[in-house]
Amino acid sequence: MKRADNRKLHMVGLRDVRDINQTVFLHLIRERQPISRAEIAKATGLRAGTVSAIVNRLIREKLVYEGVAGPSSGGRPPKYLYVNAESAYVIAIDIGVRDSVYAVSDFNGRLLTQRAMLTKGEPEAFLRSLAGEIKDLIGAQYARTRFKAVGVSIPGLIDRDEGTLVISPNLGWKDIPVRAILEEELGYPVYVENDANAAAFAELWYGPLEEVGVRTLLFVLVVEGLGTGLIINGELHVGSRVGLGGFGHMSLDPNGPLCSCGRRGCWETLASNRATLTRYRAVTGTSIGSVTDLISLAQQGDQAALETLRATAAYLGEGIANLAHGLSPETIVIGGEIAGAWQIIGPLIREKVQSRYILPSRINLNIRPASVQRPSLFGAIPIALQHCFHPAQRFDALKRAVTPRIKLPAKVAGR
Amino acid sequence: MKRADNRKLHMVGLRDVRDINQTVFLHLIRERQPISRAEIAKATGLRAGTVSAIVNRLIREKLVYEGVAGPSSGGRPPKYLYVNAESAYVIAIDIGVRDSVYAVSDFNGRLLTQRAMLTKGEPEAFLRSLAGEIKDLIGAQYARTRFKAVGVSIPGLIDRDEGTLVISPNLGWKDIPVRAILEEELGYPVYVENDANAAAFAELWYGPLEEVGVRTLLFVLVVEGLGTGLIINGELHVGSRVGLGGFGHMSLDPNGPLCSCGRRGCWETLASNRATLTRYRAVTGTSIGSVTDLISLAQQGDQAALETLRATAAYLGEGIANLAHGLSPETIVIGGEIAGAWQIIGPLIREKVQSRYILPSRINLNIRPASVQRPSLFGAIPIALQHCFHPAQRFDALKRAVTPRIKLPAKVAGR
DNA sequence: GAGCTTTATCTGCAAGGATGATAAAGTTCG
DNA sequence: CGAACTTTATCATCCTTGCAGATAAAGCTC
Repeated sequence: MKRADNRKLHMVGLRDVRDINQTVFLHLIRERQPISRAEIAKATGLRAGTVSAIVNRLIREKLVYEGVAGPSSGGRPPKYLYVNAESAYVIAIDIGVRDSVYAVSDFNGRLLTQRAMLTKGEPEAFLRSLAGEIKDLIGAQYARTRFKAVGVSIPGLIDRDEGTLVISPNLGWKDIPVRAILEEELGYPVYVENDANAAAFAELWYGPLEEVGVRTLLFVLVVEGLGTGLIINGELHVGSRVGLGGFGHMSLDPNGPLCSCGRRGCWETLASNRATLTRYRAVTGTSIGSVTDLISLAQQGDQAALETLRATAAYLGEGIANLAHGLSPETIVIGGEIAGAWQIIGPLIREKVQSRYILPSRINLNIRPASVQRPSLFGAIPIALQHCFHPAQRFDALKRAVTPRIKLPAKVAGR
Repeated sequence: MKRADNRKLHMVGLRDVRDINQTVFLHLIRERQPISRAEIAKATGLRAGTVSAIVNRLIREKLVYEGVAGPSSGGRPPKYLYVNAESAYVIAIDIGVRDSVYAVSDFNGRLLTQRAMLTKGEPEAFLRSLAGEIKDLIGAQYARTRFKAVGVSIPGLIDRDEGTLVISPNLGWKDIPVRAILEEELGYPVYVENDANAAAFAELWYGPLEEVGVRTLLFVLVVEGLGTGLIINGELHVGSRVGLGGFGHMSLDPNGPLCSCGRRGCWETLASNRATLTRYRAVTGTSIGSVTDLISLAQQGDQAALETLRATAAYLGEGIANLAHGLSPETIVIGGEIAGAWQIIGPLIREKVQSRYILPSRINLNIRPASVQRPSLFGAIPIALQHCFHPAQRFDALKRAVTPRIKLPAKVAGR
């Protein structure tokens, strides 16, 4: 059925050149605004005339506007360019096990409004009430605003093409047509993504400037469960259409605790918030509400709390060591409440990873806590925004077209 | 030091359009030769005139030639096009722990000559004697041939930029400037790659035609050690410059056997050929030379051998289950001698993976043995050939240029 | 204020693919 | 046999892209 002959190849044309360069410009301007045409020319290597042409096209399309003139550096002063933040707005939704957050972001990816509500009730009813709140917010504050898209991040297995949540053990949801529901309610295109993936995306867009060149990043999101998001070559790794569960169910110990997936010793059963709190309760006999509370206790000198966090850090380190060696990312980011205890867990995680690495000296692995407070929410913004730009998809088409294939001769020469 | 301002952006121009389309054509012709201009037009969606222009350019550059006219399908008969196999030759070298193989391949990626020699002696001396044999072969059979590149696949950690083998525990080599040595001896550009990565590449290029659309593939190479190669989006995942060790040192059991890396229960200590043979010896008290021999024994009804293979299959399945869930590749390929026992190990591996997967029904995961006998050798061919085509690199440049970045506001709104 | 630098624009050019007409070489069928 | 139709490949023309070099605008320096 999947015949080679039926595959449509996507070729490249002048329009692609224009679109790609235009998008590069847009991102460049957004990244370094304010910026002058001359600076763009220097950064891109394009001729000044070409730069003007492209910039003026962007201005004509109202994606960019010309601000005041900047200070002269010994010659004609530059005219500063800015991304027109009002040219596109998106809605970001982060559905968590306890609470869900929705937010409005402008074209610059900046959060304008952010509100939370408890996650409760039947999935569909909850989503509709969430949409209702969003519609209220829009009516009250953004009546004249045109939204381009909605980005949703959810803990669980996502069918990206359909925009449905296939299953989420932690939410207790199954087969929820998230996109269908929200598109019906809101009337904007909805893009659904796994929370850890969104979080990884957030680091890519909002992460520290020193990491501008980073192309490969692993995000470890520690919440009720434990998820991982993987950025490879500056792109979210999504694997096959359905199925990217992340490394939460990587088994680290065949004799470990039983996991909801039926196996033993999954990473999630050892290092998630639930595992951490359970472990604390097992040791002390007292229940505690959240990992944030546990961190407070540890910082106040509670030895049991401290040891519990240290144990979690060790398990995190174990799993990260496996992945660090296997994927060799440039950066590993840990997010979730536990990242608030970085002074405690950071060194332990690093130590674990270093002890496993064969060549710690030559490998430049950066391990750090997340740079935003709720990465899965911040990630939902680029999830929505990226769909305002087509070229990413076009790149994919190009790459697909170039994968070669060699027919093997009937007999293979033995050795 | 890594300032954003210093990053040179790579823009797109007319030349890129031409190069990319030309390369797409070349691959298309190679994949489906013989093919007519009209068929190319249908496959690409380009106009007949455009197709002619590009094809004639390729013919002028001697990369393609026009063969005899094909059979008419009711009108003017097509002129068949073929890739000029003689337009480029490459040398492939696969350095193994026991033996090493070198081969000559034409531009179609077809093996023309293949020879083996034992891997022994000091690394540098061995590489020079290997180069000497290759030079002899060239002198005898390919005196008039122009080679474009040399691809080398080695088990171990590679510094791709330098072309050096950083370390190979299994070979017992360390800090060997493979590229420098071979380029000095042979005079052609040398590209060095990890053996499992090369093997993954081999599946991408030589794999079954049904998998033409496959973009994500995991190769598990079981030799003395155990390595993994990962293809993501049709591209080899190489991670940071130095460091991709693969998942061989993923720990599956904190109480497992001690590994050379200092940890316990690494996948390699459980499922590699060495582990398998050690396990057989531990059970039976008798030593055996190779896994191939072990498979023969099992097929002859030796219960101990059969059980040994089954145990290895279970461990392979364990590791693969971890990775399948975390990376969600479309295809997982297992290579090495043990793949010869696919009837025995295949079902067991599948079972292990299925039992771990939360949703086996909806996930379309293809697990199969390697489609070539020595995948690391076959992989060395595309390693060399791919450098004859620039666009892959250019795509990378494009993507890098488009990665956006948002400056965070000073204060992040709490929730 | 002359000369220089920096910034932005303008005008013509080369090269890519798109388009539609045309030629070439068969098949089909009355 | 030959007119009509198909399939395949080419040609001349057009639009768009980025490129190049000249030119204009606006400030600094001495």
